[in-house]
Amino acid sequence: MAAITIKDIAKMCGVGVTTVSRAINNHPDINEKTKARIMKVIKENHYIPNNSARNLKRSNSKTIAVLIKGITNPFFNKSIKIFEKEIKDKKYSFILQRVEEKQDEIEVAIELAKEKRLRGIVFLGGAFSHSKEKLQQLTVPFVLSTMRMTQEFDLSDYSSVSVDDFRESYKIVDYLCSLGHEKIAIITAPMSDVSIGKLRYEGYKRALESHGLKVDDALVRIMKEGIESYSMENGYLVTKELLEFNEEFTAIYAVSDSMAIGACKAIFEAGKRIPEDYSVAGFDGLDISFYYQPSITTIRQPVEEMAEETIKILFDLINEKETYSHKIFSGELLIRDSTKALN
Amino acid sequence: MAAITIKDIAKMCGVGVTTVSRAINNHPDINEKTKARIMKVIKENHYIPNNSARNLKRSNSKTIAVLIKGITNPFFNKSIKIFEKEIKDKKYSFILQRVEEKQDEIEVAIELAKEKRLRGIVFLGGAFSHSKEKLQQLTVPFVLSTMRMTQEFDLSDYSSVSVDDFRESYKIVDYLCSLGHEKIAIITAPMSDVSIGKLRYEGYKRALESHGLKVDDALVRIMKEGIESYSMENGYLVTKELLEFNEEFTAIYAVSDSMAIGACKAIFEAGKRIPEDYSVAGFDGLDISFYYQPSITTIRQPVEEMAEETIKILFDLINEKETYSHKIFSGELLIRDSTKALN
DNA sequence: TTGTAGGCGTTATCAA
DNA sequence: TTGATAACGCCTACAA
Repeated sequence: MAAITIKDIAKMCGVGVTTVSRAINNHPDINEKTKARIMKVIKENHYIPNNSARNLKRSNSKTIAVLIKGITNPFFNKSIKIFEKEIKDKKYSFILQRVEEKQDEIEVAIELAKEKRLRGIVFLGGAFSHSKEKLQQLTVPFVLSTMRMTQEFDLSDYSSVSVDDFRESYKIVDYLCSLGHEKIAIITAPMSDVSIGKLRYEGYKRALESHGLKVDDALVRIMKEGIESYSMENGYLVTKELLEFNEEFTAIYAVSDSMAIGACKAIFEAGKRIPEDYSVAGFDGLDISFYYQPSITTIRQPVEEMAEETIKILFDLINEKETYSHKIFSGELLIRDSTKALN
Repeated sequence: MAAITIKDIAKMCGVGVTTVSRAINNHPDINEKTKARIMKVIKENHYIPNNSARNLKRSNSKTIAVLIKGITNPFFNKSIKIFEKEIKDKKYSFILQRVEEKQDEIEVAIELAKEKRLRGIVFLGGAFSHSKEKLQQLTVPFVLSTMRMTQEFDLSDYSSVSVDDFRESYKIVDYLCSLGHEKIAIITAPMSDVSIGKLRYEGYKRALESHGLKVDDALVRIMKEGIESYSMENGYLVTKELLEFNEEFTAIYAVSDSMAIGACKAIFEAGKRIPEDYSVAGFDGLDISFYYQPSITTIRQPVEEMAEETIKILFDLINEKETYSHKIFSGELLIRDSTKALN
């Protein structure tokens, strides 16, 4: 196909490549007429500049990448839209880069930063247990959105926007307790999970304790490996098992809305009602938690505000107004139809 | 930061750049020992090759891109996973590229093909009304997944994998009719939509006609602009309006499962029951249509098989075993709890 | 098995 | 306002 290059265009127009380059990139020092002529030829010949060459040469690029682990997670949908809007508003361009489950997001980030000459990075999702050393390789400003690093990192090592998963989890379990529930099952992440799964579980534990209740190991259910984590299917299978074991409980708390919905399905299939027989609570505040029947009691994370704040912090970093910043948002307990007081 | 380059590594190792390049790219003609030594230095210095430079120089790359319009559409989730798996199995690398709503996917494809030296492209989602001329610019093999081109294109111009939206839509509406429903509302795309929205509407029309029923314009509801198309929210708002208008109907068919769920919510909020008061049917076969209460009667598109076939065709194209190919899959009518016979 | 040198397509520098 | 020309970082003939 012999792709057409800037040289070809220059030749066709009888000008130098520099002039063509100027036309393409809206440089000031160029005669409007020659520019128009060049643009016309470019259009006619469907010339498209080669991005690799551009990135190679360019030092600055005004682009920001959002790295996202688990792109199919509906929780990220709204965030993505806001990131895009906010970044475009600032006249930067926006790249959405998927990170595979097993991939190391920092490595991907470093590589992409080089390739695309990034100005900033947002990390969305993922566990984020990395070596300090590797993190130092990443010389581009970045913000963790809806998560934080593990303990070993100093707060001054990074920036983040998140909710306090421990506290919010405590909040909703506390609410269940206040309804009179004493046997509250939980569907949570494996104990090896050091991030949100662990924090939400700790919140559950503490809430029970503060109501003088003991954690019953038989009611602590771990999501299945090999099945998408935090998914409806996972919640469904775990709850089904729980019901089959005939453990006694009156409420079930799933650490994600998706799992809560799976739990509901399992309960319905067992011929039981919600909330009459079992109360069900979730976490996240997905749209579907409202549309589901019954609507699901949950903790809503203020995704929109969080996404906006993420970008705000990122640009403060870029413009060197700050060196790091951590913002913690409050979740909102949405009391809906899937929970009721124990009579 | 003065990023480290292949030359630096070469110097540090006391070898030429060629040797380093060979080490990186697993070339055969290199002494194992020197290779090990080089790799060690690379590790220690955290050297990462610059992708832009690589892409610029390379002519072949063994990478395939999946372009997706509406990345937040849950319908695509499974397809993406399968694309990734199949492509990796063939030792190609996989790029997922989001296309913005207003962007022209062909243009994005052409540009990306240049930048990344793509071997093949999959288009997922989007409307696909383009000029022939532009399409010819795209010299890389491509397949449309879950959609087809508009009439003006010859079948020999492209390849595709899809269901027959008209026929499947007919199937489910025919089923509703066979249950005795005569007043069946539909929530569909604006008539300006020339792709699946139109086809599914045509199927609805034909099914009614074949049962001797007339299309009642008052029951043909168009999804709202400005709100995400085919979404739960859209189905919810449209149905709410429909109910407020007090139009008489006994069943409602939404051309996507998400809209069907929104419709259910509106019906429940109006204090009505499903399927006793209204039957509800969807389209797509999303997971949530199973988990919803009641489970939603729908047409399941065989996403997995379709995704596999997409890749199969794409590789046949790449290996020049074919010049074009169109595969049409049959949908499956899933009869569930959201529909019942009219007594 | 290794190294030298040229070129991929673009942008930036500098002189005209 | 323009145009040669030198990078950008890498790969690959070709030569050694």
